[in-house]
Formats: sequence, structure tokens, C-alpha cells
Amino acid sequence: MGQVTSPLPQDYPALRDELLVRYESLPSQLKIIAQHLIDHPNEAAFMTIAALSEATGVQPSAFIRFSKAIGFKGFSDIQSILRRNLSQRRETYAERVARSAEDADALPPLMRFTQLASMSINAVANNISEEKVAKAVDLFRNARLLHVVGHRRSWPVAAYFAYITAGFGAETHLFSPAGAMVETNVSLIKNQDVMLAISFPEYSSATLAFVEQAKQQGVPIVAITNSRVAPVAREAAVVFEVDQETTGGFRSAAGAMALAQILAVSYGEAVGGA
Amino acid sequence: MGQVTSPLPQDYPALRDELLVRYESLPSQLKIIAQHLIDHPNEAAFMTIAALSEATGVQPSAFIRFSKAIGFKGFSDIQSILRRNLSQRRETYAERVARSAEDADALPPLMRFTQLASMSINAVANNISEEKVAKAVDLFRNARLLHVVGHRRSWPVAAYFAYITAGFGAETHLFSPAGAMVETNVSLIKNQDVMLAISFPEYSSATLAFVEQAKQQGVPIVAITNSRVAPVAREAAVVFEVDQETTGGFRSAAGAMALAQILAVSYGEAVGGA
DNA sequence: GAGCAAACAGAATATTTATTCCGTTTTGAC
DNA sequence: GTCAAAACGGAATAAATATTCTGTTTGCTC
Repeated sequence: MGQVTSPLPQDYPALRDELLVRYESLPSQLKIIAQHLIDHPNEAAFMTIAALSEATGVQPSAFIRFSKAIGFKGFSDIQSILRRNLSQRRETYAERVARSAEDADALPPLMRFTQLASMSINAVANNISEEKVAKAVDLFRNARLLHVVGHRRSWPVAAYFAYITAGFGAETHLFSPAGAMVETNVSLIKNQDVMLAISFPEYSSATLAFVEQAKQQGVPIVAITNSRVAPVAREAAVVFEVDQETTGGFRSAAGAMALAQILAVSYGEAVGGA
Repeated sequence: MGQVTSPLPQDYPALRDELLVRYESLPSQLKIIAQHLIDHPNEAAFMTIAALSEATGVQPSAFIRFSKAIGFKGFSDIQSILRRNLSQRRETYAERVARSAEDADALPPLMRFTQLASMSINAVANNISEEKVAKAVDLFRNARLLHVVGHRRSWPVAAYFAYITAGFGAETHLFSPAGAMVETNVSLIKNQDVMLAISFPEYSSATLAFVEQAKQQGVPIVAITNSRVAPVAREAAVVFEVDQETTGGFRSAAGAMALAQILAVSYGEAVGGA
């Protein structure tokens, strides 16, 4: 009792700092609690211990051990700090957007991009059809090799799709972004394959070249692009349109990424991957 | 019982409207309560009935009468509405916990992922701060070389950021995903550089190794990760937390992508790129 | 101003929620 | 491997909080 100890945190910033300092020295269950309080202070502020226990998978009694380990009398002391902090909260995103509803450009600059991303995703949510996804997945699962092509800003989408499907055990071939080994890449395309092509304006000529190679080999194409009449769309067996919203000349990749995830996970479920 | 009545408010705006409409027709004590809830919804959210009784000078039992007069079963129902309103993120998070089993999977399967993506982006929008972005951008623009590291599912995010900043004329070095040329990569890290590290569970050991290399060279780290106590966060000068919501074990990359775009475009504006 | 219905205060009760206790398991040192 | 200390899980208990109940008061109608 008479030992030297840092004073008990009285507000949330102090509490957070204290937890960050102590984190490494805490036992496993208490680490989970500390992390949860650091990552989700607002939720924890008005959840009961039972609910937090459910959310974290840690027993209620551990929350008391945790509180006492930090120096508090009980968990309620910690919660009251969280609650005080919450009552001085910032305006939420939705409120800020609502407040500057009409003059969209009056949005805080950072908000423009998150709003853009939301719009992009909503567009995907509204336009996607189960049938098309099923059709694409059928092509994927019956293929010998699954080629994925995308350059420039479409490259991350391609890489994302390739990563997830590879995790499901798919034989995936992601075209490397450097144009260097074009021939090597092309020579891999065989009759029984399928190709996912992702292409947005201004359409990369390299992507288009690969697509036409595939087409000549009789390989079906699944396209993610912005328009039914985009170059890759005309060659494709299945076309997913993602209308990329723009603000100030910047496009959001969020919709295309969400779609890539949907296709990849649907594929995974179809092949019974974990 | 069998009478026509307006449906019970489910969220705070609806509750507030309902109270405003009914206000004049309420008896005196209940008027006081209604006014207090309208004027101080945030405090009321986590006060006990006893505390509210003290604050308003109205007996506890009146709060129950009030709740029933509006149509609720008890005052707890009203408080849960106030609490949901207080932290918008809690809505999604706690809902997931509360009805994880039945409701989440009831959504059309494809919708799960777009909804997940929206949640992920909202979380970013709510937590981002102009100061942190400015700080990160400052580090980026003053650096000799801008290293970008991310593996596995973080790789697309890294590639996206690298692509956009390169377009603004940044000297960008994107660590190649194959572990092959580790030494070559590491030897590029010099004193005057900066590193953007993107890392989510399960944290790639390769990413962490690069980060520690950079740290030893005195290179400042900007981290995009899921928690303040994540491995890369502890080394970093600036930490952006992106809480990756999950459904059925799948994470959405949408939030991280949106953040990468924000950072990249902010950098572009700072250096006056087109 | 008598009669009646609605509203009220305060105590009693039921319910929920935090905390303690203790036997078992895990961890770390030798 | 053995032992001791620390950590843990889960049931039991204590504390708090919400809700109900009852006798009393207020306000309205005639």
C-alpha cells in the first residue's frame, strides 16, 4: 500500500495514456480489456459489464481484476471516466454532413472523400444483382486458372481480389503491374481459364491488350468497369458497372473494392473455403 | 388498448418530435421531465433515474409514469434511445453484439458486405482529425523518399496510396509484396525518409520488421492500423486507427482505402500537385 | 363546495448489475 | 519435471437501480 504509484487517472486522456504504458505488462485477459477500452471507449461507456464480457469474450470478474490492477476500486470508476468523456463528444459525421447538406463544397475537406466513398458503395449496393454474381462465380470456379488484370488505380482492386481468392485455394494469376514481363504473363493464358478485368477511364491500353489476348484464346471475361460500353465491357461475358463518383476530379475506389470483396467471398462460399 | 396511436419512436429525432407534439397535453410533472429530456438528452443518457429525479426535483415514479404515458414499457426504453443517439457508432457495434446471431445473417448476403463497407467508412469519418492528417502530410512532404509498406490484405491499400502520391510527383518506394528482395528494399531506407506502414491482424511479421528497421534509422513512421496498441502503432509518430468491422470473419478494407485516399490527396494539395 | 378522476409522493418490491469468493488452471522459475 | 505464484472462470453475494403499489392530494365539473 505505501508504495510509490502514479496518481489515478481522472479523465479519459490520462486513463488512455496509463493503459498504453501498462499494456505490455498486463496478463492476457486484462490485455484484451485494455485494448477494448482503448479502441472502443465510447461503446464501453454505457455498456454493462455483462455486455462487455460478451463482446470481448472475457469473464465479468476479469473486469474487476482489471480495474483493481490499475488502481481503481471497481469497474464503475472507470466507466464514469468514460462517460464524462463521452458527454463532451464531437459532432458526429452524420450531423456534420446534414448540417452542410446543400453546399456540398462547404464540407470539411476530409469529409468529401468519406462521403464520396459512401456514395460509391451505395451505388454498388443498389445496382448489384445476385444473378450476375452467381454467373461470375460459376465462371471462376470452373476455370483452370483465374487471371486478374488491373493497372494504375485498378491495380489495388485486382490485388485485393487476388489475395482473397488465393486464400480460398484458387489458382490465381495476378498480372504484375510492371509492364516488364508481358510475354511471360500472356503465355500463361490457356483455353480453360477465366479472366477478371478491372478497368476505368482512362482505360489502360495494357489491360485492354491482355483482355483481347484472352478473348482470342476463347477465355471468358468478367469485367468491372464504369460503363456498359467501356472497352473491356464489349468483350466480356459478365459486366459489373461501378459508377465512380467524383469530387474535384478524384474518384473513389471504395465501390470497386466492395464489389471485389463480394465476388471473392461469394467464390469462397461456392467452393466451400474456410 | 385497441386505440389508434402513433408508432413508438425508435430513434432520438423521432422521440424528440413526439415529445414536442405531446408537450402541451402533459401533466405538470411530466412536462418537466419532457423538457429536461429535450434540453439535456446527452446527460440524461447515462444518468440514473434517481439522479435525474434529483436534478429535476421530480419523483422517480413520475419517470415511469412519463414513459408509460408516451407508450414505452419503462424508462429504460427511453434511455436506450438516448444512448444510441449519443454515439452513432455504438448503434452498429452494439447491435451486432446484441443480435449477432439472428439478424446479421438475415440480410441478403451481398448486402452484408456493402453495409460492412459503409460502417467501416463511417468509422473513419467519425474518428479522423485534421490535425493528424496535417501532421502526416508534413512528414511526407519533407521527406527525401516516401516508403510505403503493407502486406497481405494491406497490400492493396499500400499500392493505392503509392499510386496516387506518385502521380503527384512524390518520390515513392512501394515495398514489393514478395519477400524476395528484402535486403534491397531495406537498404533504401535512409535518414531523411518517412515510412507509411499499413498493418492489420494478424500482423505481418515482415511489415513489422521493416518498421523496426526504419525506426532504427531514425525514420518517422505513419501507421494505419486497427488499434493504438497494435505493434506498428507503438513505434509510430502518427497513428490512424481504422476499426475494421467484420461479418462472418470477413473484414472490409473500405475504411482503410478511404483513409489512404484522404492522405494521398491531402499530400497532393499540400505540394500543389494538379 | 361536494364528488370524482387524475396526478402525485414516498415507501416497498422486483430486477438488473457490480463485485466478491473460491476451486481450478495456467505460467514461469528452478 | 516440480513447485509456487499468478491468473482465471464461474457461481454466489452484495449493491444499485428500475418499477410497482398504495394512500393522499390536487384540480376540475356540476
